[in-house]
Amino acid sequence: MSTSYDQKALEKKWQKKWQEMKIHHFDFNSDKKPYSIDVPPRYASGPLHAGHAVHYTHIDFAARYKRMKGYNVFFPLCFDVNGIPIEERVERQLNITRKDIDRHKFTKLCSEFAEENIKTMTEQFTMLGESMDPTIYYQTNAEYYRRITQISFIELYNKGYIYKGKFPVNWCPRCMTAMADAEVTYTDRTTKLNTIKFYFKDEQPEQLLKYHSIGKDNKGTYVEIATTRPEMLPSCQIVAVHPSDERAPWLADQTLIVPLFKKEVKIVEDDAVDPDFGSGVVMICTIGDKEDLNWVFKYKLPLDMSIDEEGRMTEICGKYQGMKIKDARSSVIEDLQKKDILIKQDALEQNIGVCWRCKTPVEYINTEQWFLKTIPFKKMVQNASDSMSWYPKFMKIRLEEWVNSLQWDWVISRQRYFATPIPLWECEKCQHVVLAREEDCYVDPTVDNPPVEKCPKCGGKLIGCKDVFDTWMDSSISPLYNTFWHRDDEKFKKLYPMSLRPQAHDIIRTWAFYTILRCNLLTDEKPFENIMMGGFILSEDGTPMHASLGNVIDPLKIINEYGADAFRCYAASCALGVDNAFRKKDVIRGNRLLRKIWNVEKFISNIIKSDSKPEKTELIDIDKWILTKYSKLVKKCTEQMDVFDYSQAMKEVEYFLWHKLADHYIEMAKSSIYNNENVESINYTLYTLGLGILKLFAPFFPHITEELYQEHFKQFEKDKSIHIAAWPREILVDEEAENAGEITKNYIAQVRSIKSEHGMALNAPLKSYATYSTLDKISKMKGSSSIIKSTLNLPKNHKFVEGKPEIQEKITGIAPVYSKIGPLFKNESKKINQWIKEHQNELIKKIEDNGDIKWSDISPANSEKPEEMLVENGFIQIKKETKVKGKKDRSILKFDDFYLEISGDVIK
RNA sequence: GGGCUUAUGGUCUAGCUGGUUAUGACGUCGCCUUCACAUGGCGGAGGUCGCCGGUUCAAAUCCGGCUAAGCCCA
Repeated sequence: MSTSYDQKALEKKWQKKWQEMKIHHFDFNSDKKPYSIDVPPRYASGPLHAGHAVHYTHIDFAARYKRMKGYNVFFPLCFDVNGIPIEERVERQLNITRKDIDRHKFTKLCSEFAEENIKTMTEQFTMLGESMDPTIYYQTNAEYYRRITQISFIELYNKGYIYKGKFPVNWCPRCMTAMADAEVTYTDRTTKLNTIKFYFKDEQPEQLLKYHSIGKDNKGTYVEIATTRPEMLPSCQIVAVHPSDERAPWLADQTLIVPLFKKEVKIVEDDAVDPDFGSGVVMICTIGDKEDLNWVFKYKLPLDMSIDEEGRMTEICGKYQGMKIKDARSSVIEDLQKKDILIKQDALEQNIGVCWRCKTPVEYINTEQWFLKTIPFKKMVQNASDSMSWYPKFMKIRLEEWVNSLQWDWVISRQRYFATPIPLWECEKCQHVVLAREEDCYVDPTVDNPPVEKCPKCGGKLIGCKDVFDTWMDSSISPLYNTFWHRDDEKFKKLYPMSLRPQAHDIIRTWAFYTILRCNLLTDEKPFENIMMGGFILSEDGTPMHASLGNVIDPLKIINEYGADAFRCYAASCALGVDNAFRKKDVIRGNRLLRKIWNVEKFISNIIKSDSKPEKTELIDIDKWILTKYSKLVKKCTEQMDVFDYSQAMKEVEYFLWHKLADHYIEMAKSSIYNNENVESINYTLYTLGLGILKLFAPFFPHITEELYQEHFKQFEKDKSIHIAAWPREILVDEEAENAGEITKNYIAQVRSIKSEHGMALNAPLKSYATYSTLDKISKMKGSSSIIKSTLNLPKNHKFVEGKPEIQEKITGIAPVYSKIGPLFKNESKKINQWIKEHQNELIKKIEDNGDIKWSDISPANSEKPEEMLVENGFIQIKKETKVKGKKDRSILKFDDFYLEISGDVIK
């Protein structure tokens, strides 16, 4: 082994070797218990950023840990390749729209674009040391995957859960296409805010006129309403006013007449109204903007549309029917003016949604869409979610809130190209639906023939469905695809439900919800047992990473500078479920930790100069101590790994390695070894700890742990890789030895820091004579006395004496112990504590005279409390000051309960 | 507007089934080349635990309200 730690070279080496060794492959023939991970298929629209890298690294921790726990881990490499973002990237890259070229040419371009990204990301996963299994690879746009999407749709259709209905969507009247929210961009423009008169249907009392924006003319009493879209008057459905508005009690439930169209609309009270906008009274139309869509859901308004697909006024618009939006608006305004209904026009700055391509303002129009029933299955989803374990727990509430607030079934169709085709044909004449046969899937109805030639109902021509699925239709069956649903019943039985769904919390309402919904509908069972929610990774200043902000962190840059294992240290430091800013210093911390691991392991292997595996033997006290500490570490770390608490688990191991093993145990052990004492016990202990620590670190730092394992331990161990070696177990819990070791460790640490304070090396000789302490401490240290002497380089004849040296001790103060006195005296405690403080001197004297005090010495506590020794039983704490009555040329140092007698010229 | 989360020294973080002296790391300051590691060791300074109120003998911890930030939704 090279003595220096060449991180880059060894990471590359092991990434290559692991692929050859195939240690990450799922074994279909194994009888080990499977642990299956429903990996989020990475979306193929671009390379990984640091946030993705952290998420997948977390999942890799779980996979590697479970492998070491003896599971047959199912951890597929997979990518999500359908949908709008990829279409958009391609359109922007080539500066075309998908309608400019042939549909199938376009999807081919999308595929090619995605394949490039998949190549890059696969490379990135490897460089991060992720142990995904390429033998169970999938991507969601492949025919083998889309086939399962289509079959699942057909089954849902046959169960009666699919129907066709109307739904308003973003629409560009110029491009004549539906648009995803992501395709809508926003722009500022100046428009006119028109204030117009809405007359009351019923006669109104005169008092009403005292309020603002309410008037009366020869046609009656009216309310002023401001709108930027007067052409939408025909689809006005309600009028709203804020409940705290002084006019609200008068206006609520009144009926108004929509000007020009004579339509009657009710006035409602609603908090969402901005009382300062316009006249404080607003009209709600179907559908002017996204805000109106909320009103539609809330008040279940009819979806009467005043604008059609071409941006022309519809049949409900009377004489304006057929006009373009702009013309209709000026025409309506003109008519309003003529009839003296328009009061004023004000300029208004507004921010409107426009088509990203042609900048035409986006409209909402009604479209025919396919729906999957979701509202009837709320309870089913809740029950399934209740039966799963959520990490962190509170994330479940988010799903519950979402499910409870659902008002609408799921719109599963999209007017898009690059996605799974909806496998059905419709009769031109009677709209009868002909589904694809399951055995024919995958099908593309835009090119493939239907299973029957003509409509079986009326003999009409069958037209292939041009719509495709929402991409969540693909990704929400990942547990079904992974477990071979409808591909291999035996495997399905073995693997379903999956063990773990890892994902980010922003897609609870989509990926998690749709998966639970759909898998339950198809299998009557939950899709996974556990669900783990990663947090968000923010850029270093705490803002979210966005390409547009230019603050995206490239994980490869970090890896090139510090190495993958160091990056993984940062990943491990991110707590589950909460947002974490990227912290370079945690990468640097990782770098230092790795070097420490390297040095410790190298040192251990140098000490154990043995040709055979050190066997268990009679153990000395400090070995029992460190092995007990280690066993407790294993227990705690295992518990934390089991609940995916990686940041804590790594911290525990790190602390043990650095501040127990390296700082204390090794310091003790090496002096003993140099003196050729206790060699067998220490060798065994060092071997056990060296290997154990490597294993505990292995899920986090796969490369360095593998290298060190191969170099130092492989020759004595049977496993060909540390990553398939068994996770460590507790080996020894000896509370007494632990306690004794702790005393020894603290004693050494204290003397060591005294040496350091006086500029002495730890192993510099100290001219000392004896250590004094209580019987308890001295007896516990005796077993380690030779270790202590060799570690601190004390003279051979240094004594450990029970008792005190010749010194004077003076009690300088006493203090009540609140946690003891509080529960005993409750309300009285304050008085007692106060009294004790005020009568310190008196009490100190009593303690000095009698050795202790009793409750009867404390006058407010005169009650019937049992007579007990207060100092001895911990009710009172005493502070002492030591005055050294030194022997000639000797001084006494005091720390904790120890007195160290040393030569006077050692420390001045 | 709703739901969830978070708020602890300059920065990050532990503690949060209540116990009075709040953990660790980074940074900072001082000391030490010490034979695995100066990418190390020892020590110091630095916090009224977001704000207000309540429960309690006792609150970083429990309860209520507020403020700010993040995510999701409307």
